[in-house]
Amino acid sequence: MTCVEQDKLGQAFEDAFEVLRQHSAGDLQYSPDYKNYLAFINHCPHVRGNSHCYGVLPTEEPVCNWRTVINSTADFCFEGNIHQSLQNITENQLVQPAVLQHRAGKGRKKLRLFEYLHESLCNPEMASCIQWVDKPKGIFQFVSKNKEKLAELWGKRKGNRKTMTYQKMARALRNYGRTGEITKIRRKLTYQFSEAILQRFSPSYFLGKEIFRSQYVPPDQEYFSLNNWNANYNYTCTNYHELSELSHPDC
DNA sequence: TAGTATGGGAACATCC
DNA sequence: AGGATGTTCCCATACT
Repeated sequence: MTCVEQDKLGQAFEDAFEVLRQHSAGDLQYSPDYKNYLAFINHCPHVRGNSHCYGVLPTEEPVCNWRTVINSTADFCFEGNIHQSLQNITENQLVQPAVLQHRAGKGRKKLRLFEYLHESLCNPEMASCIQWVDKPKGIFQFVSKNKEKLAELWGKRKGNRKTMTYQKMARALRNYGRTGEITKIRRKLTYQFSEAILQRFSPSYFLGKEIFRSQYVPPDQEYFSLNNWNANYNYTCTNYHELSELSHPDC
């Protein structure tokens, strides 16, 4: 590999990790670029296994030594234009996150309320129903005017027989108090995720495992991935708009 | 005082 | 069958 090729490949790695970093920081929506870059990273066993790169996503600064990475990545098919080659990666070549395979299977677990709430908090479309008060601390608050809509969506999502109400949803939230997953704080309609839950939802937690899952994720382990988030996000948006148009045109 | 928010007991449902 | 995780109903209390 020539120096020019190394520089190009190095730039490609920089670009790939920049996209993944932006995703981990929540700056980008899930996109084909993200999938392609994920495939790109996954396509490089030396990169995946490089301990220098394991912490790249959650950190603010690039920590990879590209020369080191490139020198150990001679088996990667370099065609001159790495971005173009990325576009040629087909869907079935992408490494599907274990969570999707797991969830799609018979043994998948049900979506839990706290997952739904966190998902809604990450969804700008739901900002009229639920909002962060102090995101780093995991403190969030329901919007009084639209909290019932969020509850309705939750009930619809779960396929409940009856309409979910905020009161019933809050009852479920109070049960979280026993396990400590979510606690009520002394402020109107305000709750707080536990540290453990926040850690579970942190991008570094699932993104790291998504990329390096072959080495770090047991096949039966449940976690929340961007793919899953995106699927849920789309589902939520669809139902949210549907519900809004049908019964709550003001939301 | 009324409306809203909070809290919990208890029976029940569903899934794994 | 049994545990986990809600769901549903109901009532009491506190707050605005």
